[in-house]
Amino acid sequence: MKVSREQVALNRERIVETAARLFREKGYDGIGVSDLMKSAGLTHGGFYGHFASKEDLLAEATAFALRKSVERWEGMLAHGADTALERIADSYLSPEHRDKPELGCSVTALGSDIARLGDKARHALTEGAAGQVAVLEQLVPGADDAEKRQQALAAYAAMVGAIVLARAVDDADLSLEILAAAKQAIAA
Amino acid sequence: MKVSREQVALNRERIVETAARLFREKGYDGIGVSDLMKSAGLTHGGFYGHFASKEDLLAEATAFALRKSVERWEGMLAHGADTALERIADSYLSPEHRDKPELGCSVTALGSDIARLGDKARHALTEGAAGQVAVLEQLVPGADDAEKRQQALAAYAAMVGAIVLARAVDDADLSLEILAAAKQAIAA
DNA sequence: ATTATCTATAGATCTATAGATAATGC
DNA sequence: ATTATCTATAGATCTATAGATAATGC
Repeated sequence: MKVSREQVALNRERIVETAARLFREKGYDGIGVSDLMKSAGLTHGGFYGHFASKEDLLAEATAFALRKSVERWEGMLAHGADTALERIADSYLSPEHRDKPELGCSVTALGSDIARLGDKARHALTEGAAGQVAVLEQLVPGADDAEKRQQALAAYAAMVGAIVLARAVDDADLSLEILAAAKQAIAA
Repeated sequence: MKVSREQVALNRERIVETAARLFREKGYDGIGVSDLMKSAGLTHGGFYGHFASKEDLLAEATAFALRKSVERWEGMLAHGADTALERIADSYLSPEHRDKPELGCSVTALGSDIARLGDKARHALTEGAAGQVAVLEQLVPGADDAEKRQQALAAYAAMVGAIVLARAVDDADLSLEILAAAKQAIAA
């Protein structure tokens, strides 16, 4: 059952991508190694040839997912700096993002899980968050760099909190109201 | 081993209070019914005499914890409306709140867990969040009620997101920077 | 007599490991 | 010959239930 080195690399990537999706969707404890490997088209015994532990996979999956999020924001920045803040806020604070955690921001889907878990996952989240904030710093208003930094951090916190809240409340109107209020505060 | 009706009520309360603390500290999946009952000074077999399921206890514990949070904010409001917003933001966005999730806001500790769980816990969170926002509406600036409502929701989202982020990042300086930036944005 | 809590356990998970298998790559 | 993945399983959980026990409250 040995496969080519090329296939090994592809299998590893598929495990990471599958994990990035399933952890965000179901939470770290919501999906087991066995089901995760089945979703990636492999059996669970092979897992430990690729990763030392489930927590190590969480760290890689979080790094992968947040790298993609940062790249998306950088693409939006490159597409036109004058409207980028509004487009970023619009997509982040959309009902689509709220309803698809498996494709969304890892901070909102896994933030409180990762705060309790190992150093590797926390570090991956930190790098990702720093990357998102770096994009926002180039877009928010502010008299100087320090003010832009403060504005960017506050805007990021508001976006993260708005999605966490909009997902958790059971009132559809309130959920939309939260998204709209955060958008108004960031990109009026 | 039967106890008095009074004692039964006290035992139930102690289970709820213990759960409120332990769920916030360790997450819903981070503590089992057995260890939870042991912390409350009882054996795990007795649990199902008090609650139909672990998820039902989460709902009660979340309602309890958020009721206390809302009461604390209402107390701060009663103590003087002119400085209440600053005092609320100060305590919510403090390193103490960040470092003591077991005593802090349930939305930041359990928000993403509860978003994936049953209706009862989501409803308890919704009621609690609505209560917090109702206090903020009386304190934020705004030309009319609609603007105050929007400001209150945005401020609440920023506070929630700031605590989630400040707990998750592994960079102590960045963590403090996030708390300070959110505070600046809400109560400058 | 009733019932709150206890001990004990069923049945279903979970992470991680051991050893077998079979295809790659020297 | 090496090694990536497979099957099988160890050992430790977890939620929930069954039946025993012993103190309350009619």
